Amino acid sequence: MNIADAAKHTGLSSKTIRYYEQQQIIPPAKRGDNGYRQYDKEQLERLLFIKRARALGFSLSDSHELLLISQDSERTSAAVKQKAERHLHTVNQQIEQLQQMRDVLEGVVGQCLGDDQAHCPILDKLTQG
Amino acid sequence: MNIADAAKHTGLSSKTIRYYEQQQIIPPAKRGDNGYRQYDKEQLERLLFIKRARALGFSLSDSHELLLISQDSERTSAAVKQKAERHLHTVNQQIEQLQQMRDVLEGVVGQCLGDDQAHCPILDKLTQG
DNA sequence: ATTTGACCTTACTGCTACTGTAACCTTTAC
DNA sequence: GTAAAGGTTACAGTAGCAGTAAGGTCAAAT
Repeated sequence: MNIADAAKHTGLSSKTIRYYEQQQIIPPAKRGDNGYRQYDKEQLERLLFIKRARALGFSLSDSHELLLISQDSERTSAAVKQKAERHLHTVNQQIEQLQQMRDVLEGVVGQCLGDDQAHCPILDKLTQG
Repeated sequence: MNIADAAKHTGLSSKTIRYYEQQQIIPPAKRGDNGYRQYDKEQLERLLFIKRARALGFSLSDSHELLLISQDSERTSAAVKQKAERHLHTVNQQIEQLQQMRDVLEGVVGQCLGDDQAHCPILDKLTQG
C-alpha cells in the first residue's frame, strides 16, 4: 500500500504522514524496490492513533509519547491518566480564555450599530480599554 | 522614553515592540542621537491598541487593520462590526471544538482507574476510536 | 514506442507571533 | 576604570504542517 492509499485510509495527507515519519513520531515505513513507502495494517494503526490523539488536542510530542506508552507492556494506566488530566486542564484553560474573549466581543458587537457612522463601541474598547 | 519603559507601560516585551515595528504593525519609532527608539504617548496608545486587540484574539494582521481603521476619519462602524463578527464566529467555532475535546477527555479520564494496571480506557479510545 | 497523467521522492520555503541567542555599542553608577 | 544595565541588529528556533520545485516511476492510452 502506497502513501496515497494510507492517506485515504487514515484521513491524513501524504505530506503529513511523511512529516510524522521525519519527526520520528512513527517508525520509518518500509520501502519497495522503487523506493516508495509501503504501509501495512500496523503502520495504519499507528497513524490512526496519532490522528485520534491530535483530534483530542494532544500535541504531536504528547501523541508520540502516548503511542509509545500504548506499546509498552509495562505501562500503568496512572501514567496515561496523568498526561490526559494535564491536557484536560490546559484545554479547560483555553476554553475559559476564549469564552472571556467571546463575552467581550459579543458585548461590543451588540452595541455597535454597524452603520455608516464613524462612532463605534468596538473601537472605543480597543482605544480606551 | 526608551523601549524598556514603553514595555513597562504597555505590558509588552521590548522584543515584541521591536517585532511590531519590523512587521510594520506600528509606524517606526523616532530615534534619539544614540540610535535608541523613543516612545511618546501616541506610540504608547498604538501599542496598547494592538495589545487590546490581541487580547480579544484578533490576529496581528487584523489588529493592524483595526488600528488603521481607527485612525481613518472616513471609517464606518459597519466595517469594524463586520471584522468583529467574523472573528467572533471563529472564536465560537474554536470554543465548540475545544468543548468537544473536553467532553471526550472528561469521559475517558473519568473511566480510567489511574492505578498500576495496564488496562486504560484512554488508550482504548486512541487505539479503537 | 511514446506520451500523458498520476503518483512517488527529497529539499526548501512560508505560515503565526513571538522568544532566545550572539555580538556589539551606549549609558549610568560606583 | 569598570561593571551592570540597557540599547542595537541579525539570525535561529518554536508547532504542525502546506506549498513548491525538480526530478524519478508507473500504468494506461495512443
